[in-house]
Amino acid sequence: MKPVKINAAADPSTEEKIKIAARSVFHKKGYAATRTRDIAEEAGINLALLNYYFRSKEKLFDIIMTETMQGFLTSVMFILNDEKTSFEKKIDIIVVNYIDLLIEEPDIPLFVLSELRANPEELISRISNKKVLMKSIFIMQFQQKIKEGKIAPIHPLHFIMNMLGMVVFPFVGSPMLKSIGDLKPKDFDELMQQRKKLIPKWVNAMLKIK
Amino acid sequence: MKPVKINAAADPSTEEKIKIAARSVFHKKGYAATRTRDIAEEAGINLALLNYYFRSKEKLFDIIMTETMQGFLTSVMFILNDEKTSFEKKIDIIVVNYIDLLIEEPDIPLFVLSELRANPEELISRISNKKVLMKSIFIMQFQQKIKEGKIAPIHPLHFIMNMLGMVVFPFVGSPMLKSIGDLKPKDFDELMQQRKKLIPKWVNAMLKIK
DNA sequence: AAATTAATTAATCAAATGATTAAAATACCT
DNA sequence: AGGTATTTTAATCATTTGATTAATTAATTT
Repeated sequence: MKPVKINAAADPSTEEKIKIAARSVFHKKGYAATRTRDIAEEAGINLALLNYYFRSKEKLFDIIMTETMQGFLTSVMFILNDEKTSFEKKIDIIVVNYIDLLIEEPDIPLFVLSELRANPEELISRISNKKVLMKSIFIMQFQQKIKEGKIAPIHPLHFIMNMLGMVVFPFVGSPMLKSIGDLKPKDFDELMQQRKKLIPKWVNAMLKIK
Repeated sequence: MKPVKINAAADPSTEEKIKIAARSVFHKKGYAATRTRDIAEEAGINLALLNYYFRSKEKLFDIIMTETMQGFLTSVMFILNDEKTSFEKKIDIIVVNYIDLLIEEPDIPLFVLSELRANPEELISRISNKKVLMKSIFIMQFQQKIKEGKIAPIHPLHFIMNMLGMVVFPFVGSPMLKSIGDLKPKDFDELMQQRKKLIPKWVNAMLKIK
């Protein structure tokens, strides 16, 4: 009989092993390049078990994708919507948290971006409220600063693009950057550590430009 | 008898039709998600012709990938290594050229980055001289500016990452950005046009930060 | 312990997919 | 025009790959 999801909390056994393996392989290779046999092997289980627990490659993928995006967004949104934290401080926190996260999980951005390109409508609809970011307190604070004449009047998306670009791009392009810069993994990590402090400074300098 | 590449210049017929279709489909979907039948259909030719002209999916892909990267790099390197153009002017030119190129070919960055992740060593070795960028006149000019105390002493790669991040990321993340920002394609294009002028300003502001 | 349910495995299926072949159609050459 | 080489097609292979099945083992219940 097929399992209908009983003890979600309990043992990190087979079902969880499969999810862990699936997360790893999907993140590294993407949906199309992933073979269910790859996942089974990585999880150390029989291939049939994957379908026993998750019905299909697609269903398993949907679960991993949802969890991946959820984990990514909620943590960020939590910070962005804090009332007590100043605009500048939020930038600091976001940059540090994001870089630390990406050092741990460097495959996530390219994974998400690739799958998003392959399936825009469907995946984006899953990020619950689309416009939740643009209505966050962070963006309010941004627009308030503009009103006060403290930063240049640009579209908030420019700012988002610049932040994300500077934080995320190095990880997305790390193979290329490591190559052209002749960086060892340790050198790369060192640069990322520097960027935790540098990016907020750069961003603030940019915002002042008229 | 199999063709051994005779008239490379001549007619834009079957062989070229296949390459055009292959470029389009590979760029959009990546190697793994592309079916040779997709290419054949897009090219309006019989599937067997693809193998007749190019032997295999992989060989065809290698050609497309090489040409794609070549086209990308040479145009940029040409600008970077011009002796007469000032550092600041080069930034202007690169940003404008890159954004214009990406408006025409928005799929290329994610395509290259994805395939690079899937196959780092092999693909990177194909970019001829790895360190050619770091030894370009542009980087020399950058380091000269540091020596003169005109810009802050940071690793050139920080600068590269920031430029590429700000220019390329919006295209890589366009589905997401269009969604969270509720942008129509025209709005997005308008933002990209603005960025041609904004990014050089921002970059210059950043470089001055100590 | 017996009976029932759940988990696991090996074997196998069916569809998708990259590639080949042999024949037909077309272009080329003299 | 006749002959040769090239291009194109339809049919078919062989392998890969997602999924299922039937049988076996392990766990749980009564």
